[in-house]
Amino acid sequence: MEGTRKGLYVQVGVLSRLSSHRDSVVRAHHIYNLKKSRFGVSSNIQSHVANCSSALFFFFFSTHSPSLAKSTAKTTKPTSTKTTKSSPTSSTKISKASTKTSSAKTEQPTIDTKPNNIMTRVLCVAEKPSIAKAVAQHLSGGQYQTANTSDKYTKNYSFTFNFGPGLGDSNVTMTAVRGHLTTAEFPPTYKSWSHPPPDSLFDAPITTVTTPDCKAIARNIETLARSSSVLIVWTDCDREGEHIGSEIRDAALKGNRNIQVRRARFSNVERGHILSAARRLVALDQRQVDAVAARIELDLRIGFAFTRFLTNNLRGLGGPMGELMISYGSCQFPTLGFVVDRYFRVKNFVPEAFWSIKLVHEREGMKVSFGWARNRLFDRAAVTILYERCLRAREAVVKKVQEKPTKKWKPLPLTTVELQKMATRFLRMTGQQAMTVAEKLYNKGFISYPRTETDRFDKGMNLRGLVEKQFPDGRWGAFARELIEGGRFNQPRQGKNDDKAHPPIHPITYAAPTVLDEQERKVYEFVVRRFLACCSDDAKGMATDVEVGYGEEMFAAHGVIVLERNYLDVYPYENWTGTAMLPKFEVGERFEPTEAMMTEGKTSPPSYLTEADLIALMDANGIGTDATMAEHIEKIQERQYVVTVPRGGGGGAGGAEEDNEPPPAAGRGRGRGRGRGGRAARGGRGGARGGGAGGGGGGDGVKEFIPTSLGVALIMGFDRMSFEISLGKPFLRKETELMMKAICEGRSTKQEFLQSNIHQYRTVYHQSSAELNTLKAACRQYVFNNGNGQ
DNA sequence: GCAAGGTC
Repeated sequence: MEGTRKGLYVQVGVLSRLSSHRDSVVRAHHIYNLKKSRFGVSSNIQSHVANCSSALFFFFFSTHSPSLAKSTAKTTKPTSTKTTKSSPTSSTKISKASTKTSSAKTEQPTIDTKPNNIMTRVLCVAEKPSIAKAVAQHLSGGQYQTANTSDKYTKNYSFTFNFGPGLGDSNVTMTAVRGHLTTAEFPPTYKSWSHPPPDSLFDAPITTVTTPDCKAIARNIETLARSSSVLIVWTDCDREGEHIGSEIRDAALKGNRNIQVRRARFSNVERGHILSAARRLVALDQRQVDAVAARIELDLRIGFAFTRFLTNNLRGLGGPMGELMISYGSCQFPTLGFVVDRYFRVKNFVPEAFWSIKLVHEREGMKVSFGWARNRLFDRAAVTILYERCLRAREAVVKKVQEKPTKKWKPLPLTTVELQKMATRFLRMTGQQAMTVAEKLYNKGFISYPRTETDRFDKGMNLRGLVEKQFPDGRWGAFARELIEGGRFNQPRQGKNDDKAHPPIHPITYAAPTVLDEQERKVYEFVVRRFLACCSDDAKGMATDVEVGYGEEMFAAHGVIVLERNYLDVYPYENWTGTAMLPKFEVGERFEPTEAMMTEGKTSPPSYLTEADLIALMDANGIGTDATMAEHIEKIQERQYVVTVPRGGGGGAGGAEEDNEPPPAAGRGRGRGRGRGGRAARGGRGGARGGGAGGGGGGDGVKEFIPTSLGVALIMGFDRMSFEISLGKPFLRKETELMMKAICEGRSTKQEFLQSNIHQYRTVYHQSSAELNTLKAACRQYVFNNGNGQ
């Protein structure tokens, strides 16, 4: 019963792709059958977003005079006696900057002793140095001072800025972290992999410590906080950003436990947007912080517990498994599960013969192919009878001729997932590489933030301005100009997704090809072309449908003439195929077909997953984030759970019973490397595909994923256990995701989340221990190629 | 030695 796996998951594009596959027929459909979350699946995530009442805004600083008076001595004394705590050790960098820029009104470190100081001292912290710099640039109008910190990537920018009512004129220091500041870990007493036993990690204490690499950054924030009365968090507006904000807050509170904490909400670093974010501060959203904290804790516990469990127990089997690290991760396993699932669907595919009738008629020098309305039947005798009836009729009759306008829709605005998929298809890059390059382009200011789920542009965005920036280009400049000056600009389509944090990926400024390396050029070109395509118009054409009756059977021909290519002119990644003109036919006319034949075919198996398929599956099932999906894919290769092979060149991977070639052993040669060694070892065996595809192609540079014998053993081992939820299935992670949303929306709490999830995984752990033999048997069967593993 | 999530 291999390949008949518990449960179903969201299959992306599989059905449509299979059914459109040359000669394939899908008999057993896997369909969306996601277990219902106890929290429901409401997608309304807006509610929390605006939960920071702006009314709150005035209160915090009401003790400060909102008065601007830089020079008026008569202002309220900064009642933030809070700041008076600040020690005289405050950074000299700050005082240097502030004395310079504020008419010596606020000499450091005398802020606490000079009642007349009316300049609020504000500490701003961004999620990354590039944002700190960009924001500092905008807020200061370019008038800022730069100071190095002991972290080589991070700088402190000092300037003055008027935050408007509330904060007013302020001395600002802007700095950054580099992502998360802290990491969760177990106490040293849990260091051993054997005792206390791994399941103790489900309730072991967890400590949050500053990541060693980030110590200098944390100290910088702590020090700056001492001399600041207000902290403004400038992290990305997504869940993780909110949590990073809380880490920044905690670091700042260490330096100054009375510092007031505010948050700026911004989704791009365009000047006007930043300025308005600075004047509309909100509070940190503790719910989002909690949701992420819950996720961090759960992933740590189950990742460590199951990794130790698997490694401890399976290494004992010796041989190729003797020294492996067999990790479990809440994203790794479902990702592996997708690869294994598809592998078995290919392997277990049984081709079926089918028959069909085809009609061809030549007219006006054109050969028109008519397809059978019944498409094909799996009964040869029946088709033979129908075919003979057709022939007896001799003449076909035109029943219907219809001409109607049709169009091919322009693409949706670009998301991260789509960028990765397109890059693996058209740019000869892995998703990981595409992201690295996109990140570089982003840091250089050429494109917007590349990690976004949003596929709709904000109504207020000045898209025309962005199109205009592309005028200078020799390749698409004329197209861009035509959009604006030729009046052919069209508002992009509105997708259904909005992460409320970042806009779709789009070009920010023009980058001449000479300033980019080859990889950057490819990605930048794609981003620009996609953007221009979005701002263009759908391609338009005229479709002709001709239906004819032949005997008692109906046949149809379809033709399209492209009238306006529009976006296709700038977007070579798509084409409008099937572009063919049909000769004239008139309703009622009769003709004797040039050819009428009965054809025979065989259904063919689906293909193995490409990286684009895998990313799409992960996306649809909530496995990983747009930023990490490519990493999980790398990780399961590094762990030797899967390998990639050139498309069409793949063969069976992890052993099937009848597979008498030794499987590409996990750990053979113990290579930790990147796990790709397996590829070279693979011949082009067709597994159960009955030959055919083996060996041949792979010329298009697209890779396919197949599991190793170890990968198959792990997934099958868990699948064969008696309990309902398999670790290799995406349900658990999907549920985690939904429960995080529930926390964000106030429908659940961190405590509830942890209680229920930890209980669930602990149960799975104990059941897995009880049925360890099932898992071992699967390893013997697949990895050691030892019969049925008994 | 182990996760996933940020970012460099």
